Amino acid sequence: MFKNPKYSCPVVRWQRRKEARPGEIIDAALELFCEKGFAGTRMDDVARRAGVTKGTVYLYFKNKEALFYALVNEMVVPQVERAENMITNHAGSAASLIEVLIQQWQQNIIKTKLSGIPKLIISESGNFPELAKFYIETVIQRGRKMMARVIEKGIERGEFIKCDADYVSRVLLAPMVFTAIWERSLASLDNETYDVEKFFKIQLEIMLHGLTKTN
Amino acid sequence: MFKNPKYSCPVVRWQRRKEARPGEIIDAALELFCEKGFAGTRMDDVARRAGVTKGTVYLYFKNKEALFYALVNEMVVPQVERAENMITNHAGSAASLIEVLIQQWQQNIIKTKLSGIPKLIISESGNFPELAKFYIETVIQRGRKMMARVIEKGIERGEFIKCDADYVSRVLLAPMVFTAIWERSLASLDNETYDVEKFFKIQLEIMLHGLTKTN
Amino acid sequence: MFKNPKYSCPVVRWQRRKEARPGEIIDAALELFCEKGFAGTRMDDVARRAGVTKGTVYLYFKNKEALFYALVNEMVVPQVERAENMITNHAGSAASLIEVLIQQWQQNIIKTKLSGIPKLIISESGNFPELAKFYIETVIQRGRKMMARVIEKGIERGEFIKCDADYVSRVLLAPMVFTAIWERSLASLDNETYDVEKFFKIQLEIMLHGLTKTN
Amino acid sequence: MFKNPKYSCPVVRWQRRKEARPGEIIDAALELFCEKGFAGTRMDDVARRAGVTKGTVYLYFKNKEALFYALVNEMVVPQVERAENMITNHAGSAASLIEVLIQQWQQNIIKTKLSGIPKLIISESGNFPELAKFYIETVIQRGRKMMARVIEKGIERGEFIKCDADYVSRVLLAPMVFTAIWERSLASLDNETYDVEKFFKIQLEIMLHGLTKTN
DNA sequence: GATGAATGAGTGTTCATTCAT
DNA sequence: GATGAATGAACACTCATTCAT
Repeated sequence: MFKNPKYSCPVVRWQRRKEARPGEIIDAALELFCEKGFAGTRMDDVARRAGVTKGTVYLYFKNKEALFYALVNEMVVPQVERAENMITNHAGSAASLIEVLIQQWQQNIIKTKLSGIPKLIISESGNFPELAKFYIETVIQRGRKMMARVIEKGIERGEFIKCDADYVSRVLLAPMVFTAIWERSLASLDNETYDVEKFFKIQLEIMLHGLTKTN
Repeated sequence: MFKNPKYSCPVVRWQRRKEARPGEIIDAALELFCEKGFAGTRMDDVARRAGVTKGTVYLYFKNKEALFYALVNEMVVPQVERAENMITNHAGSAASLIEVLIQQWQQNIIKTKLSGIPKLIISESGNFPELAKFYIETVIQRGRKMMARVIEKGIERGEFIKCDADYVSRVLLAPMVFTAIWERSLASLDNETYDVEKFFKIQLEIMLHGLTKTN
Repeated sequence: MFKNPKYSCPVVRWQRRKEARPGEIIDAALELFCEKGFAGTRMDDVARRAGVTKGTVYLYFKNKEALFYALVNEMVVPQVERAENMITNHAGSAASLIEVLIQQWQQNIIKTKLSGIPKLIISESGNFPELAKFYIETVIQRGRKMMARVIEKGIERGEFIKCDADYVSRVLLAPMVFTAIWERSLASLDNETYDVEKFFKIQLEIMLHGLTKTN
Repeated sequence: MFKNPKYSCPVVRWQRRKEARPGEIIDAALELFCEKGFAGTRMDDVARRAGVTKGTVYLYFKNKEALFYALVNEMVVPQVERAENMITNHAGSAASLIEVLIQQWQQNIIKTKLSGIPKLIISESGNFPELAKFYIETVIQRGRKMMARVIEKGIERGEFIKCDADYVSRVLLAPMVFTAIWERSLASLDNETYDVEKFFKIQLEIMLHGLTKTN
């Protein structure tokens, strides 16, 4: 039944979507690279997940490596800028700013597919050192500087004890980044219950308590 | 590779074979898998770095996957046991025990090739979920429990404030594991100076200060 | 491509289409096929050199093969007819006719893009035997016959020694065709100076001297 | 019948023939490149004709291009040297030397698979100009010089009329090279009978007659 | 008619694995 | 036990061809 040719190929074979394609392909690539690694991901898979065929991917990206680079560029730069704006515009205590930063990290990174980026960069750093360097300079060092400035502000304002702002920022950021990595790798395989929000709440308490002057 | 789910948990996970050879091959594989990823590492490279030829690797390991499983098993189990012994035998404050644990972590994991394991497991978790589960149960959950017991002991002894020992252990462990991953991935590419010992010293100060009762 | 024998002699060999476009496309194809070979030439390149887009080429030619067939047909037939007319209308000695033929060959073949055809046919004879046969029958055999008739005329008129006109025509034609091939392949890569006109002048001298009766 | 496992896989699946392989592969490649062109030849075909699988070809040659280069090198250099030796050692008239050279050309080039080389180089000159240059310098220019020396010797000895030895050598060589190309391309498709030996006999007669002093 | 986005079959190359030596 | 030549399945990438616009 339904052999009527009109219905045997019901919709169009494909559609022209020049504008939307690159973004869809990048999304697919991020998911797959993060899941299976760069080498373990087949271009065919990227294409299929993006709803196109292999050839189409090559219309928009010169090769697999270029796709990887484009992905990191596209995904990473806007986030850094958003975070920097937030810090500049914040009025209030350093402690409250740290709290907001952690909340935003949960909201905009951990809960979105962006959390795949740190895991991906780390996993592929050995094969793509140049890209990793780009990420370090564009994201990590700038992130560290942002956090360090917040710490320094807290020290100046008398909120925090005197300390090495750079290292303290590293101590603050480590669990944040680690959580992103964890969520994209082992979280779903761990049978012990665990709540990200609670984790960050407790991290915040301990760290702020640890940094706060006890007079 | 590894699309077929039945390969993610092979029947015979690993086998120990004769004398020294397997150890040398495993060492070579750990380094290379960690550097280039599982898929990105060629059996030829493993063999060459181990000082044998490709065929020899197959004398000791059924295939690439078995080599990976053997590697994780071989490397991971002894460490967990050593750590558990240490905790059981420790006499002293909880704070001092945490300090010792962090020192040992630096000494025996971060500074050795063992620090490659966490990065490797995380990177390959998508392709080897069964192995990742094994690691979670054998290492991570047990590690978390150890650390939680120390926290609880500190609470009982009146050293620490009342808190959720499980989540606090996670907050304590996150920077430790993150550092292992960092050292095996981006550390060598980051031009900003950074001293691991100082990092752990400051982490310890903040965390212990954050956990300690202020009377 | 072209493994299946049924494609070596397609049903519809070529079709003429509208106005100027096909000519421009054929010109572009001749240059590129001759330069890079049939398989090495991309339809995209043909289109671009003809100043159109890829789709347009397919408006005028069913496929790449049809373009090749059309090209040979279009380029080859008029030349043969022109040469035959010239011979029929020539009044004078056989020697002078040979001289004119060589001059015309230089003028109308060697110096124009038509010299690409022999190289192209020879290069692709393995992949397009049917087309090669068409060329042999339409051009080569007729060319040989023309030249043989001239030789015979020379023998009859007492200009030339008795000889096998067919083979002598081959000996006369070989350097002519070779020169066309040479100019379209290695000439531009050879750093030794060389003048085509002088080559033909000397060829003519030797050959005519070799054919002329010494009384 | 014959389901006895002993007989189901009667001989060895493959044999180690490290020494013989490269030569066999080069032979297969020469035939196929010459027949179908470089781009039109599949590595799979080369392998099959050489009696191995594709992977084996890559054990001995880095890639398709390297195979092409190796082929030309291997095939071409020994021939040039042999020809030069012959000329140096020849005692006798220039005419007889030319006769011997043409005979050798028939014997060692035209009748063997070596005759494929000129056609191949010419066909691929557009895609491999560097290789073509190598061939021009190593084979063609040296060949031309050899022939020119013979002509000069003939002039000195009073056998030949005064002439430009370089151009005359070109006129002599053109039909020889053309015949090699012809035999490897259109000869088998031409239904007109034709005998290579007779062609060269007549070429020799005409040319020598054309060059010889008539006193 | 003309375009160029999209397709998908085809090919060069790699590499885990096998097995004759 | 050890080797490394040989295999063959897998995958990145290309390009002739189609067809929605």
